[in-house]
Amino acid sequence: MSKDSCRPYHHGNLFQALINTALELLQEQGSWQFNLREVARRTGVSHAAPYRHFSDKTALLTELALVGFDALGDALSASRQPENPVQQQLLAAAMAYVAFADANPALYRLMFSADAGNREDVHLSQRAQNTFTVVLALLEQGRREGVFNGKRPLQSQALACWAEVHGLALLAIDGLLLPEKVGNDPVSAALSTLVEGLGA
Amino acid sequence: MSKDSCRPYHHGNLFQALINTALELLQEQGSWQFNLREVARRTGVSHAAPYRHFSDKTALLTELALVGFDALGDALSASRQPENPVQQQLLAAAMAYVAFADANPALYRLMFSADAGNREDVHLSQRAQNTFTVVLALLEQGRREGVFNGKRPLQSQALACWAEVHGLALLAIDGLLLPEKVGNDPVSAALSTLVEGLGA
DNA sequence: TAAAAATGTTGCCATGGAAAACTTGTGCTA
DNA sequence: TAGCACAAGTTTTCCATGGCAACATTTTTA
Repeated sequence: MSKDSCRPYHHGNLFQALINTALELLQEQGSWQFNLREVARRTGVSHAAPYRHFSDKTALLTELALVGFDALGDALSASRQPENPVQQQLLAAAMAYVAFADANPALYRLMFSADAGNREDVHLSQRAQNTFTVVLALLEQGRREGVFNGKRPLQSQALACWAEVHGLALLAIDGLLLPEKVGNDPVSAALSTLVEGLGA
Repeated sequence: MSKDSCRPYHHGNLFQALINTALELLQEQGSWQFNLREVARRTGVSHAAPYRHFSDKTALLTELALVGFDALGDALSASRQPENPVQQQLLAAAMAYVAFADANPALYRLMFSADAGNREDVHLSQRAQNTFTVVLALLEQGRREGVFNGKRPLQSQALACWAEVHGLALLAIDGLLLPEKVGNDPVSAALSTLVEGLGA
């Protein structure tokens, strides 16, 4: 380790540092139009340094998206309340999902964006599929308890839920949930409508 | 008008021609990462000509998005079948909606994308709001006929529908509706779940 | 029918992504 | 423990692309 007054030649953890800076920029600017040079500058390295860790900008964005899926997974886990009735659990998970998107709009958009390189890689990755798994589990539990019906295949119902929260999240991010159009608590109201369709 | 063997100096309808070319590129490349110079080249004009009609690239993208909303509106209108029961009409509209997105993935994504300049301008424009109106009208009709319940405010139910189709459309586009995960006709199955929640 | 407005063209610049060549630490091995 | 190989920075360079400016050609209108 050299004198700590001056930055060492080797950063030590540039990979992670770049990701953090990029996340900041993503949040600040509300989009991933920022340039790599700015990421480098803020991180305190030369504009070519990032290329030692990411083959190109897309690779960085892809990594951000994956980080986003991890964070979303964490948020969902954190919202679990196993002691509550299933409907309530489902609703809580959905609200947490939308809240995550609302708190990290650019990141959420990036996670499902075409620009993040090969979408399929991102989505199909295990890290991304977890969300769907959570819904499936809750629906199964609800069926076992006789609270949810079996009118449709489990997968279809899970998809209905996923699509609903995904749609709500995006509409919310895009500022399309105007109170005068959709009321004051549009998300929970819309979700309730769906959950009623699941009721036994 | 000069000799028709060679292109006239003035294009005649460059505005529209540029939009058409851009729509082609959008479809071909599956994204709006194409550059303006390519649009110009394909349209047969110089690389600066587009700036006479669009202040910048964003302006062109915004216009494309609006064209997209128009086309979506047309698709929905074309799917109307007033003679059928309301539930069926709602389902048909929803299927048409998702089908549109599926047939024009890049365009649909662009319509709701952050990159298309000021999203608010796009979404709040009359051309974009029509979609929501269609849903509202169907729900109202259903209520009048006593087929749909009034458990939730009309707007909330409309939102639930919109979010559902929007979510399904995007998941479909992103290739996330894998048959082995969500069955063979995931869209109609998911929609049915929702519509059951609306039933009186 | 000339001047003005519209619309295209060529040429230029600045930004930003990406590659190449070079430098500096780090850590292993003889 | 010298020395070498490799990892991780830096500088330099190139070039694609967005966008402006200055010029050219139609078209329109007073």
